[in-house]
Amino acid sequence: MSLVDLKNEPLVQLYLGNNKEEILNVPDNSVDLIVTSPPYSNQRKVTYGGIAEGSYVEWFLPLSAQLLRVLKPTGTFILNIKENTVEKERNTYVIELVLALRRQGWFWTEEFVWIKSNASPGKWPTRFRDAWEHVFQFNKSQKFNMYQDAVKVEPSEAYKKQIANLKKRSQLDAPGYNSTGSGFHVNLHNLVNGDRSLAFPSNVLKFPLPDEEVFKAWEENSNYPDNVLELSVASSARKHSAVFPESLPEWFIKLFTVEGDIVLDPFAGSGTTLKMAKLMSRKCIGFEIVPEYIQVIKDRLLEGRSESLAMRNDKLDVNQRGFFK
Amino acid sequence: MSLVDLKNEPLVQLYLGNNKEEILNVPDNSVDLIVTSPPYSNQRKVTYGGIAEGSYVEWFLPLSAQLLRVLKPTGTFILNIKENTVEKERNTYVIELVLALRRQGWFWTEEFVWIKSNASPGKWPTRFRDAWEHVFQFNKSQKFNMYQDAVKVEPSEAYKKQIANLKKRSQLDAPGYNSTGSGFHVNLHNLVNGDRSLAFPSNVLKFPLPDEEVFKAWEENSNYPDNVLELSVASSARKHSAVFPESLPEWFIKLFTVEGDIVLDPFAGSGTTLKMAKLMSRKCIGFEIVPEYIQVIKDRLLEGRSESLAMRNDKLDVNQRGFFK
DNA sequence: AGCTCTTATGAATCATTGA
DNA sequence: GTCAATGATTCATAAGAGC
Repeated sequence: MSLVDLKNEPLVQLYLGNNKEEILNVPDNSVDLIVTSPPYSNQRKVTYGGIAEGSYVEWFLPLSAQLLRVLKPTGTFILNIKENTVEKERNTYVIELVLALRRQGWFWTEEFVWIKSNASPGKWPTRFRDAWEHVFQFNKSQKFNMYQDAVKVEPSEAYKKQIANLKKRSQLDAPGYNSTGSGFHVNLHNLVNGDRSLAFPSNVLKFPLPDEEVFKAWEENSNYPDNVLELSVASSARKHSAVFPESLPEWFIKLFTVEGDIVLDPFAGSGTTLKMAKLMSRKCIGFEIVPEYIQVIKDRLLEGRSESLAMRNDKLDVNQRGFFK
Repeated sequence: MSLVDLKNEPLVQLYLGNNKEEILNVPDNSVDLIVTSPPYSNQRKVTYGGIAEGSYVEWFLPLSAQLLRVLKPTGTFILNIKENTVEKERNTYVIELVLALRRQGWFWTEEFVWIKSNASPGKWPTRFRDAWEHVFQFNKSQKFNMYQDAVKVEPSEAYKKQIANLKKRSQLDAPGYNSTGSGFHVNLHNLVNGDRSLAFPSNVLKFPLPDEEVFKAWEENSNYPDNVLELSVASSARKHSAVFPESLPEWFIKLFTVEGDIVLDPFAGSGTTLKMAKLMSRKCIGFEIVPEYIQVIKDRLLEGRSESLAMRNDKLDVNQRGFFK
C-alpha cells in the first residue's frame, strides 16, 4: 500500500493501490459517505484491465463487503453506474449487482436518475443517444443522515406565485381556509406560514452546464454538449476513465454529510469526488490503482499551489492515518 | 371472452376479460407493437386487486409468454413500470421482472427513462419526490422496425448556434476544415451541410409535444396539455388504475409502427394507448378486465360521436377478428 | 387571440390510529 | 401481535378564468 504525499494536506488521504487491499486499513464504521463511479464493465478495458460483464458482480462484491464494513451506521453509499450494450442488448450486470448488494446486506433506499447534460453524441439504427445513468443509494439501515435543506432549489415561478397568493388570501379569509374541501389540501397552514422561498428537489438529477462552459467545451473539443449527435468522439475527456462531473458528487456530499465528515471514493479516477469533498471541507479518502491518475488527482487537489509534488511509497498502519484516532 | 361493440369501428378491437385468456385468440406473430403500463405492485391494495411484490413476476410471466408469441419478429414490446417502496426501501420486483423476461426469451434492447411532469408532491425524512419511471424496450431479436425520423425534435438553441457558427467558419476556412485533426471533427462535413433543422432525441423522455411541436429543453418549462383527457377521467378512475399520459404511447407508436400496423395494450386501463393508436391510424387491440373501464375507453375512443353505446357479450373465434386475415 | 393569474391535483410516502 | 385505513406532507403543471 502507498499513501500519496500531499504535503500534509490534512483533509485528504490518497492511496495508490488496489482498493480491495487498501480499504482493509480503514476502520469499521468510520466513513460517512461513499460516492463512486466504478469502471463500467468492459468499456474501459484499456485502463482497468476490463471487467467482463459475466464476472462484474463477483468482482465488485468483495469491495462492497468492505464498504459495508467501513461505512457508519448512519452513512450512505452512492453508486453511479450504467450498463453498456453487448450485441445490441442492454447488459444485466447492473441490476444483478443491485440484487447482489441487497443479499450482501445493503438496504436499497432509492434510485436516482442522472440526466447527463454532456452525454456522448451518437445515433444508431436501433438506438438513440444514451443520456442518463443510474445513481443508486444504499444504506446500512432505514435510518441515516440526510441534510435535505442543503440541496434546496429555486421553485418554479408558477409555484412562487401560488404561494404568494395563498399568503395574501389567508390574511383575508378565516384560518384553515381550504380551496377544495376535498380533504387532501385541508391543511394549508404550513404552506402559508412555512418558508417556501426554496423547494426540495426530486430524485431526477440534472446539472446543466453553464452556457459559457458549453462553448468552452466546444473549443476544447472535450465534454461535448449533449445535443450534438453526429460527431464522433475522440476528445481528451475520452482519455480519462469514468469522468463524472463535479456537480454529481457535490450534490450528494451536500445532501449526506456536514463539514468534517469523511467521504470515500474507492475508484478515485481523476479525483472529482476528492476535489469536491476537499472544497467543501469534508475529509476524504481515495484509492486509485493507476499511477498516471494519481498525478491527475494531485494536480486537481492542489490547484493553485505552486510546488511540484513528489510521490513516495509508504508503509502505514491504521494508527498513522490522520483522521482516525 | 367478450368483444365490446364499438359500432363497427374498423380499427379497434376492445375485449372485456382477463388478458391471459383473451390473448389466446390472437394469432402468432401478428402484432407490431405492444405498449402497456401494467398495474404496479402494491401490497396494501391486495384487497383491491393489487399484486403483492413477492408474486409480481410469476403473475406477469404467463402473460408475457403470450405477448412473445403474438408479437411479430420485427415488433417491439414497451413496458412502463415503477417500483414502489416497501418499508422505506425500493422494492426489487421490477428488476427481477427484467431478468425473468430475458430468461423467457425476450431481448432487452433498451431502457428509456420517463421524466414525469406531473409527479406527486411530497417530501419525507429520507426521501424526495419520485419523478421518473422505467420504460423498458424488449424485442424478439436484434432486428426490429424502428422509424427514427418520426420522432425527430427541435434541437436546442445552443446546438443551433453551434451549427450556425460552424457554417460560418467553414466558409472562411478551406474545404474539409478540421480544427484539430483529432478525429473529433471527422464528420464535420455532414454536420455543416446536412439537414440539422431537426435532431434525434435521446433515451430520456420528457413529453412536452402536442403536435410535432418543440421538444423543449429540460431547463425550459413546457406547456404541453398532456393531461387533458386524463383529468376528465381522473375523478372516477383515480382510485383503481393507471392513467398514463398520451404522449408516452404516442411517441412509441410513432417510433415503432407505421399506419395500418397493429398495436396491442393488454392492460387497456382508461384506453390511452388505444386512443392514440386509433388517432394515428394504427389498428389496435385492447384487453381490460374491469367493466367500468370499458365504458371509459369507449367514451374516449368515440369522442365526438353522439350515440350511446351498448356492450354485448360475444363468442368469437379467431376468424371473426377483423384484422387478421 | 394571446396574454397573465388562479386553482386543482397527481400510479407517492410515511406515521399514526383503529380494527 | 398483524393489517388496513386515515391524515399530513409537498410542488410542477394543466386548465380555466380574467383581461
